[in-house]
Amino acid sequence: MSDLPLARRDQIAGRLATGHAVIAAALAHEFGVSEDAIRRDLRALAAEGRCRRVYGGALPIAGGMTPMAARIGQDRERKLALARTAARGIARGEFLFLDSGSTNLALAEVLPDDFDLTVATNAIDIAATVLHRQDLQLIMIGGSVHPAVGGCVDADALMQMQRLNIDRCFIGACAVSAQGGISAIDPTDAAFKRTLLSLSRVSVAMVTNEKLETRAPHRVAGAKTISQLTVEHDAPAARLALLKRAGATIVTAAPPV
Amino acid sequence: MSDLPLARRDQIAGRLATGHAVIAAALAHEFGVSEDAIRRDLRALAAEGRCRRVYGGALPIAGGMTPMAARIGQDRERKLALARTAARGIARGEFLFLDSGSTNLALAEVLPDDFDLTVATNAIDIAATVLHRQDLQLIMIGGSVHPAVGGCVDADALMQMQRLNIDRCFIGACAVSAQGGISAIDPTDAAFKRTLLSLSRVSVAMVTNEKLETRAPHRVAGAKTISQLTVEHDAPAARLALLKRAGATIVTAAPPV
DNA sequence: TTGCATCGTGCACGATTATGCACGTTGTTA
DNA sequence: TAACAACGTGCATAATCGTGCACGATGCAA
Repeated sequence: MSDLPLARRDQIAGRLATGHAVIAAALAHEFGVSEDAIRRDLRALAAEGRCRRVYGGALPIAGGMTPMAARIGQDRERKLALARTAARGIARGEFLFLDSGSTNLALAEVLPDDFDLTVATNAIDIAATVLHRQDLQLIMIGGSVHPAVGGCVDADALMQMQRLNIDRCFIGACAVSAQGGISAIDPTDAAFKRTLLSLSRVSVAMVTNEKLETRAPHRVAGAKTISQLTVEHDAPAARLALLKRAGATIVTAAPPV
Repeated sequence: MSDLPLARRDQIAGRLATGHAVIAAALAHEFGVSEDAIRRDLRALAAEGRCRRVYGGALPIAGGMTPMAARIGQDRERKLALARTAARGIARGEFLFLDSGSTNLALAEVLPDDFDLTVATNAIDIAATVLHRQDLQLIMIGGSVHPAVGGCVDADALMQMQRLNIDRCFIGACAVSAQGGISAIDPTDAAFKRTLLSLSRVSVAMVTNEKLETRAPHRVAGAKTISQLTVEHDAPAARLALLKRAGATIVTAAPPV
């Protein structure tokens, strides 16, 4: 085993990537360094969006198997505000596709009334929300359901999606950065998003602050290929500048009520 | 298992998000902390709007995530009792198909734990319920969603279903009678059910009392072609006799607790 | 080689956080 | 109403955190 600092950090990242929580004190003892060094590692990994920093250690970003429903409650108001702004661009009669993701679920709750919209989705939760609306037509993309994604992203789903003529898609972004563009944690999910983008006339990605300038393993598309990045009202200006320089089109949301 | 404080809070949140109520004293014992710590967790979660605080524990938030709990409605206990009996026939490792219908939704809630089951369905709300179980694999049948059915019953759905090798299907019956057999209100829904039956090794239909000896416009199959009709504990004996004479196999459920 | 900037580390310090216990209060049940 | 369980709050304790600073190692240029 090498004692290079970066090797240790990668090892911790690997453990987190497999869904295990890590404890700072245990890592310090295991690697023979002080807890300070470990804390710095964890802070750096958290800054890259590769884990969630908590008191005593760190948790994997996907929480092991945290069901999507658990993520919905978090920051609900902010996500709704983001979604309300993103929904403004929708025109009457459009064919929408809502990708998986808790922010897109928020969007499903605030889609405009009586716009004669058709909504397609591969996410179970989003379908369940859209189903309750009488004024929306719903198309479900089936397939084997990926538990961490909460929707269908396999080859079956890709094939069904090919037949759709999508006006506007809302991409669920796991991470967004100027260099890495849009990226996703799961490889099949990333492949699904790539296909979705290629089938859509207009693409929109809603980005919460904690996803800004973070990266995930699997690249989906460059920042400039997305028609519109919707960001929160208090998004850090420095990070937005980076994205703008990379060619991204950015829309800032109204603050939450 | 990690004993990180926030990990515990996440686990509680996940349990609430899956629709389960939690009891403070039980959680304290389970996680090995005092009830004070649990109460603080629940208070924090309630402050985030992720649960509702009640005397003794906390209840899941009644928002959109439990769409069908309402539709199961007043007969909830009776349907659950029916479902519990129907679930008894399920063997480990089976591939199940749950057709649309509120009684099948009740079944989704009481599927046995850790049986290594695979569940396919064309109903959105059933999928949403199954999704929250980590021990079940879920396959979603996609297509255009029929609003009245709450699931996919079109040609697309039929094609996707053809590929499945179903051990046991649970047919949602709109009406059951000795003469008319199983029948459905919607014609495409009926066609879907016919195909489903032809693909399944074993077929089960749960029949609530108000459906016994009633008829709907579109015939699905004769009573004798269903492997098992599960009826309520207090089903009228006269009507059961008629069905038995028509060749039906009938199983009577235990009374609700 | 010398000089200097950079980086990772460990330590010290004050600040923050989680917890359990004690106390008085509120809600539930008989 | 009485008895009891659950509740919220204040407080003490211990663990953890973030930051500033000093030290040694490495890399680069003169």
